Amino acid sequence: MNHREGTEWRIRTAAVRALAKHGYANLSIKRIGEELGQSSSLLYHYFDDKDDLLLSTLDLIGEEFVEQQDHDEPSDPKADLADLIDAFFDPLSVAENSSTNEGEIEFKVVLVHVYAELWAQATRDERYRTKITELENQFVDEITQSLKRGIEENQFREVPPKKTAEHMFALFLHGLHTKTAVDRDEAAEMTRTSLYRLAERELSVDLRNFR
Amino acid sequence: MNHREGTEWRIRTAAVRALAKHGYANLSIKRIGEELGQSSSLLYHYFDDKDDLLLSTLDLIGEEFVEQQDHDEPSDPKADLADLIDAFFDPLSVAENSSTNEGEIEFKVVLVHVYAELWAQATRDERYRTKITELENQFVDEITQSLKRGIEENQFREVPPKKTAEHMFALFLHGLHTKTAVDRDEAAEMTRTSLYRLAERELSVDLRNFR
Amino acid sequence: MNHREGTEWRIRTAAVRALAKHGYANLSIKRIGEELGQSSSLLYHYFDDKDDLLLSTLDLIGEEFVEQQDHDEPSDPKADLADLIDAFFDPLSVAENSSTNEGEIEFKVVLVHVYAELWAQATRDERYRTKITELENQFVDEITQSLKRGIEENQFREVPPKKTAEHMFALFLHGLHTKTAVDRDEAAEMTRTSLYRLAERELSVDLRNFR
Amino acid sequence: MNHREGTEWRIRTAAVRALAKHGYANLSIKRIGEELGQSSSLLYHYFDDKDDLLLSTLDLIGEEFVEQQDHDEPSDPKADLADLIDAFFDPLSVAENSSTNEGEIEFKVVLVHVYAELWAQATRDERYRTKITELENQFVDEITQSLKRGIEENQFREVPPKKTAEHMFALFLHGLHTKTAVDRDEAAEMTRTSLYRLAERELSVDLRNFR
DNA sequence: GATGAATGAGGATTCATTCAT
DNA sequence: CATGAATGAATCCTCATTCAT
Repeated sequence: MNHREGTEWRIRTAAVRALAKHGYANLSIKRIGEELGQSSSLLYHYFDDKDDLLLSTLDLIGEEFVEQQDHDEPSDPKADLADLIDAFFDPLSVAENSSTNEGEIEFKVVLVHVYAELWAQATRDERYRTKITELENQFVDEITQSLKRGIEENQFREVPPKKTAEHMFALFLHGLHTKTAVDRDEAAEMTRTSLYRLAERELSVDLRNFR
Repeated sequence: MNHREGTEWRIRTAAVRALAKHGYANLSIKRIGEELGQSSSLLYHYFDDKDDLLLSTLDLIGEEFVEQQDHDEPSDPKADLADLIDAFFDPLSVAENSSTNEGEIEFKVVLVHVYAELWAQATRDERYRTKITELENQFVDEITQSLKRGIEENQFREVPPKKTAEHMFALFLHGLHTKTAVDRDEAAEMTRTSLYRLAERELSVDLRNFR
Repeated sequence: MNHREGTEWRIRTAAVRALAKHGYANLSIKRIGEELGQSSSLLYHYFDDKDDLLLSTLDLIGEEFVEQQDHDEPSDPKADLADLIDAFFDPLSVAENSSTNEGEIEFKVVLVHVYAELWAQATRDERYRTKITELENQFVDEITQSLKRGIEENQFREVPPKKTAEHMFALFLHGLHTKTAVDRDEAAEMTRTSLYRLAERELSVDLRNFR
Repeated sequence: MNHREGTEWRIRTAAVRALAKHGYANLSIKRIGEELGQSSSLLYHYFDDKDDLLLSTLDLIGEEFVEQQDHDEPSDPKADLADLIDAFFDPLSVAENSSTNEGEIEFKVVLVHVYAELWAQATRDERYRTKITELENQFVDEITQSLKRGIEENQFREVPPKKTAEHMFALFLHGLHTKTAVDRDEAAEMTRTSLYRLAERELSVDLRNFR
């Protein structure tokens, strides 16, 4: 991916890290500059203003999480679902486990934090709302597709795919928020369990094997 | 309730409204003063600083939502569950319906926003985290109790009550966040549906009647 | 004049001095603070922003120059005209002469500078234009009234009063600008001469006596 | 004129346009670059700094207005005076009339604005003052010469030429400033009338015919 | 109990300018 | 010749907070 270089990209990732570190409410241009290791005025060469930069940061999430799934080759819907769950929860639990691809995974963790952070802004800022909505729709679609294929191939029980996808996404999101926001360390694991139980009951599928 | 008066209470509710209106990131002492209709320096007589005031704001939520449930008289677990769901979603949909107790309900809506707003701060501020966790535990306990009673009285199927309560709370929270943060108006309704479906499948109970 | 006290007035006069000292283009909030001898953030308690303050500064000129003329008692039109000319040029030549009322006159000098300074802003800023126009109309009216009375009392020849007043004002203004802006020290005196010559030719009046 | 080409000249004219558009107080190197359509750092190849460029801008005015008058062939003093008046006021009223030489005249209008703009700087900056003074002297001389010739040839009444020229220039300048700065559209026309009346009374000449 | 005056630190952003290419 | 990267100082303004009254 050749877009992963150049000053603009460096600024964007610095913003992501600063956002994860300080939170939206305490994020200042100066801190982004510190994270970048350069003058904070530099970023005005590449972005209109703070929000422009932060907004552009959300695109990274789409690129990293959603678009990474490629649909060229036919794949196992069960495996897809299990992968999706792992993709979501691995970065969250990486702090403790931390095995391979250090930088890579760490960056994903950070992105998840960014998502949680900017999501709160969607309440009052139209631009954030639009982008977040778009992102969530992408994600729900991803799940919906997997469910549909699984149903077609008779691997899953016949459930309303969109509704079920949204239910699953609700659990994902709650896991994310709980993990990042609240004093319950077992939260991620609990959410994963909720998802497995849901898959078992509603889809009659055991995803545990794919872990 | 005699704690619902006096300057301190007026400041607290002004803070709640200001928080709902501007969001944590854009909340300033000055704006709270404006919402209060008095000098912003007044609040330093009653609170140590901004965070002290904001933190105390979270207590209002506990008082309004959780404590309102009284357990003196034995009640129908089904009805309890249905009430809980309504209590949570009514304020969110009140903008359209708006029937009775104007001020009262409006204040609840606002409280829900405040919760969503401060919740994001829990990530980085110990004090917020503690208080939010406490609040969420209260709420999950509430649900857990209802479930336990329902199971004892053979009204619900035998499920792990704590886990199920947490699953339900996850849906609650997701509904809340989605409704306040994202461009999907049908979100609250969808979450309500998810909860009913969950009750049906897991508890073998139809809560729709109690609406 | 009891409005000549209080913090607001102190800020306004500090702005006037800073404006005279540095010019509009080089005037910063910081410099106003320095001139005031207090924190520059203080002025935001009294004015919306920099322009609000600067605009309010123009009112001082109206108060000092135009309103000082009182029309209660009947007066000699010739003397009025001579006074007007003196009022305008004295502050300009005070740097050299400087006799009485030190502070008073000095403040007038400064006000004249302010006028010249902000006048340039009228080109691009509606608000400045409105206020400057208003001020100039006031001044031209003042002259027009004197001329009318002089004509009625057969002291002046019968000339179109408004047009003549505007011609005189043009000379005033040019004198002011030349004196403040250009390297010709005799400018003010020259303009005064122009005015006397104009009065002689057009009004058939010798104002020199009244000096 | 071969100096009307090359990058240096393009930069200078861009500065002139930017100055007319934004005013000295709001003029930035960046905006000059935008007006130029090239990188703003380019101008550091041709000028020492911002002031150097702006100062050099004043030379354009001399070139355009004063030097355009050629004295090789003997000419009618009346016509000269009428031409001078037209040269000054045509660019100002061009917005409405706009007939020939579009670009040419437009550029003159802009130059007049620039003059008014930089003139204000003369108050505090020696370098501006020197250049402006020089320019004004040039202009007054121009008028003085015409008057002298007119007197010698018995076309004008015998008046002190220098003083009269300065009086006329005062009116010119006032017309310019009033037109550009204040809300009186009839200002230019009024000043023209003042000049005609002055010519009539003092020089016993009717310039109206030459229009 | 309540206010308005006052402040210093920090907010985002723009500035003129330099430099390597 | 021309540019884009980069920067530190300066811009206006808002912030939370203190204090005398």
